[in-house]
Amino acid sequence: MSDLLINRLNAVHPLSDELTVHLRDNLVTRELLKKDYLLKRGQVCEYIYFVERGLLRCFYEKNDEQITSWFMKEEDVIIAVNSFFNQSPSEENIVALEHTLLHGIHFEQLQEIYSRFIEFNIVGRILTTRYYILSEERLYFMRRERARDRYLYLLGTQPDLLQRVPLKYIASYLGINLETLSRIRSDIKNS
Amino acid sequence: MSDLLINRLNAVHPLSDELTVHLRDNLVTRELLKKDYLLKRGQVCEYIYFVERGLLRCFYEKNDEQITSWFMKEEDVIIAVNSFFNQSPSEENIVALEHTLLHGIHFEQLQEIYSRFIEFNIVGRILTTRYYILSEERLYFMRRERARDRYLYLLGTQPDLLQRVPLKYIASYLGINLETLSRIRSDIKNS
DNA sequence: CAGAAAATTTGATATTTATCAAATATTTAT
DNA sequence: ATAAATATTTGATAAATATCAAATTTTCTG
Repeated sequence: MSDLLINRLNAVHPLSDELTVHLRDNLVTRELLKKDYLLKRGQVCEYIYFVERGLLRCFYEKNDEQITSWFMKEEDVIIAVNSFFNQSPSEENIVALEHTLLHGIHFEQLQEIYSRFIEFNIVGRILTTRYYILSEERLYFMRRERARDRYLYLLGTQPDLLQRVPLKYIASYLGINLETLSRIRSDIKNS
Repeated sequence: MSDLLINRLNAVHPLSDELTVHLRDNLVTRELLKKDYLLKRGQVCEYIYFVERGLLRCFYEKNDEQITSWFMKEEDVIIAVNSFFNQSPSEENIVALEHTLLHGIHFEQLQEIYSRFIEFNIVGRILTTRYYILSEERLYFMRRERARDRYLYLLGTQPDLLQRVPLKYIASYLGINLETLSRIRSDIKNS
């Protein structure tokens, strides 16, 4: 059932049989319908999830508007970064944009695994590094590029998102206005 | 000599004596004068450094201008993220803004340490997590806030940088124009 | 210290992007 | 299939920020 996750972890660094069994025993599975919330602002992000299938959106609220900080889809690991690692109330909300299937593990369980199966720290380190690199890369594009180029970058790296996500969320993810994004798109079409 | 670094690592997770000795044996020390380069675009970032004292700037080039991506000072760990982790040519340059003293370890050595001293993966995981959180936090402010608020955030979180770094680098770090930053500062003064 | 270089500020103007308002198109639910 | 809700586009205008030019201040170097 959680084979995909176990496979992916194994590909990072081989897991012992004991650890594999332990993981399976401690995973919880959650299913979300479109518009269901996985996490609401103010709650502590207690679980780290792996997306087996589906798509979620992470967003903050600023005044009245929602600012999308992340999309998470199949094979992504998802957390509200600050809230999970510090076990503090989240500024972020996480909501399903599609019918979604998740496998998760509780923060405390994860800490226990890290101390009981030292080698799992290898996996943790490598996965964290990967997400760190991605975060830096996005930071780079946010700083370096104009709205149009940020859009083109997303189009180049995650074209499927543009099919699956309403433009208003794409716009706030890119840090631009819905109308501006719409104009950028029509500009690109006519060129 | 590298006591500060060893202390800081110990505070993350206690190091065995054997590992401590091994680390000391494999650390290299580098001293940079102001304007000396630690890394130039195209080179592979082969070392991960700890800043014992001093200040460095990490920047990209875009057309003719330099875009500052990061400042690193005392007690920071520094790398060109993508280049180091993937051992690929760097897009980034790293240059000293002040007289700087560094302790570093080679990528291969670090990998060897990770495999020989499994528990060091705990340290690696935790430190990577910390930098990941910081990266996400900066991303959040880059997306969420206007130029003025990004400046105020920096002023709030790293006031010393504003004393130590020329405004043009601060401006490009914040993703705004030097002149605009100057105006923001004078606005703030008169309010 | 003097001159040169670098850093910062200021002004005029252009460009980019946001905001407000509304029309049109698409999707969803009954 | 139809009405309602949601998403997208378009237009007019405003606000934020960038660009170009130059003056002023500060820092560095011989």
